[in-house]
Amino acid sequence: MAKRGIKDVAERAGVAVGTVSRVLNDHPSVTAEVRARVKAVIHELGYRPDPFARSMRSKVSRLIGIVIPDLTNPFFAELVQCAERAASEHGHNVIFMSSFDDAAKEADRLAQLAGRKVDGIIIVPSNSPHAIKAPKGLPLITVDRLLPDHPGVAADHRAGARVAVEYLAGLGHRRIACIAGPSGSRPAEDRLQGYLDVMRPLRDHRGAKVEPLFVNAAFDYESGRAAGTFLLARPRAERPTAIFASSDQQAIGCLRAANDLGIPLPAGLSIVGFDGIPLSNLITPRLTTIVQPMPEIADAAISSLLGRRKMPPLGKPDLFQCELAVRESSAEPVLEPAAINASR
Amino acid sequence: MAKRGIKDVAERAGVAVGTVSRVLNDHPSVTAEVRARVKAVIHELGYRPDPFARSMRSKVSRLIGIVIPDLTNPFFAELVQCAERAASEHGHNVIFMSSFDDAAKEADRLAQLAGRKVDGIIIVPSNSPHAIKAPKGLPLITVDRLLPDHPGVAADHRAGARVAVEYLAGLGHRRIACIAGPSGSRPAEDRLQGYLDVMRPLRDHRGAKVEPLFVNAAFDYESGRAAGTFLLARPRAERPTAIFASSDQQAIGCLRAANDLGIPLPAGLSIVGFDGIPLSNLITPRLTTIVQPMPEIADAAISSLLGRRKMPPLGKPDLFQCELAVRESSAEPVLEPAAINASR
DNA sequence: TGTCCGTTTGGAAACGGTTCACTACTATAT
DNA sequence: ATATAGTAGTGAACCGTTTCCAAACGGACA
Repeated sequence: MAKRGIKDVAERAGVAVGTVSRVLNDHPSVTAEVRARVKAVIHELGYRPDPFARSMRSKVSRLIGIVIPDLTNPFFAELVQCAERAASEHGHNVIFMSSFDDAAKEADRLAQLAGRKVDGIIIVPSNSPHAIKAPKGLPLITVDRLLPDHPGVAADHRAGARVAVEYLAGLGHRRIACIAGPSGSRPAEDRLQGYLDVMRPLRDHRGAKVEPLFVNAAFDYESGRAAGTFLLARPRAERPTAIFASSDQQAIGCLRAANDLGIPLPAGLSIVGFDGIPLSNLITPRLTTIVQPMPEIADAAISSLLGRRKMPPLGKPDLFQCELAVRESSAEPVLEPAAINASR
Repeated sequence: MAKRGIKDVAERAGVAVGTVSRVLNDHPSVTAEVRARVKAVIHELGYRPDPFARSMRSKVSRLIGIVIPDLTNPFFAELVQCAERAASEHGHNVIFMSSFDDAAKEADRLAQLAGRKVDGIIIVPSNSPHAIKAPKGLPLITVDRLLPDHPGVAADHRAGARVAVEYLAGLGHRRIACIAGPSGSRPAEDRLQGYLDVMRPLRDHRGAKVEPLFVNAAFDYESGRAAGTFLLARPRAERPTAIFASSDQQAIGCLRAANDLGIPLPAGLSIVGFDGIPLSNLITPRLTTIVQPMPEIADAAISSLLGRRKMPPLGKPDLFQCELAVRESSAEPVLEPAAINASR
């Protein structure tokens, strides 16, 4: 039961090592009969090819590198989890690295991955403005935070935002505010555009234009709370009846703000988030949100890297449609436009 | 600028490949002069040794495997992030895998890691009762969820729980309830024991024993909310004035329950959580909690695996002390024991 | 001066696979 | 029947290191 090598298998099966190698790699020119015999021996001996020896010659590592800014962000955590699952399904393993949103660390990680000769790299770029230095010759794909000069895959943030706001408008809301993401962030800008797309043509019950109202805030919980407090701190008649937040964390913070102001949900205020992180379905009230198809996004990224799907061109990233999950944080406004009219 | 190998370096430096290898590995028997010359050439050529060729011969991969049940659990996400940082500081990279809390998947992942010839494995075992099949000869260490027949490193849950409950008792609380973790979970049992350790000798202002009160619940948010609702649904005079939750997620859920019942925090109820996840410091009120020294825990796990720290013996795991972070969710009870007495 | 010993270096084997040029054999076309 | 093409399988070279053994060298000691 010593260490078994390919030549033990070859010997036991009565074939040459080259043949065993071809069986291992599903090379076509092996008789079904021989293939079966070899496989039997492999199984019998519990033989496992040494990945290092294998990679050394073939230049294929079956390793994917993934670099994200911060794993404590639940959205990225979900991404990593999905990517690992997808890679696993394609027979690959994942080397995980965190860049801590620091450009220097990011560059270092990238260099390490290149040195490891991974088959591809998935990266959520750090927020610093610099262009990432991709080791050339190595497939690299950006996810979520798209970069102009690299292929990327992401949710269609703009369309997703439209769905959210259309839903709120369809419910009868007209004073719909938006907690936008940090300016400068591509996903944030896209979501804001989606919001504006819907708001611009919108008319109230008297046919008057409605004013878009948005405030920029970081994607996190606390910023969402602050933004929510700001938006809701106005007389009831002017106060938004619905808020579209650019992230679930913001939405949850905003929800908290509403709570603190004594605004009942969803009667007094509807809130819709974005991302679909697990927590969004655990809080009370359960958050209506736009869920990003993370498994599909991750799978597309992996498939592209492995050449099993065409790599998206530089200008046009691979976009995935989001889905609206209607839950408990949204409802029709208590005072419908008609009612408001009547009460004058 | 073609691919550079060790022999290009050797040639350019006028030495044998073996010598270059020795320089690379800091082998002592190389003259300072030769070493310097070789290093200069290495730098000049931008040479990077191929990790595969290196690993094949030396049997050292500089790779650490980490297997956790579920990355969407923020506690595990933090663990992974810390472990990656620690591994990185030791010149290692991390292969991340998720077991989805499934014993079969877990076994498969472990086998894959063994096949990859990682230098060590960090695992948070799935909750299934089975013993994990560790590839023998491969250093493996369990974290958080300790297993009897494997070395482990974790926070001292019992002592941490004691600190939390002592803190509440010191504040003057006597009706202190506990949301225990799921029975069967080692960390949960330990935390409950810590709670009981403090409660048993506790006496109220009249010198009477106080009754421990606890309810088992899963570690997640929703379970915490349910448990909180249960504990708080009793007449004010009997209602706990403080609750020690076994996880931050439970605590946050419980906080929500208190909110729904109109109990003001921290005036009407003090809540202390456990874990110190990032979210605990973002919510309102900021959660008083027991923070696990995750960086230290992760570093200990990595160091043990790499033999740079003695591996903890099977029976006695490596325990780390937690720290109490006093924040906004806890305060003295409004009616102190003396006051209650006086008002009779 | 010669011997012995320790240190530094050179050269080649080894690691465990993949790949490639080539042979042996079969089936098909001429 | 013979040339031809195609397929299965062989065996050795090769990938880029580490490691081992022996050789070269230099100093200490007799």
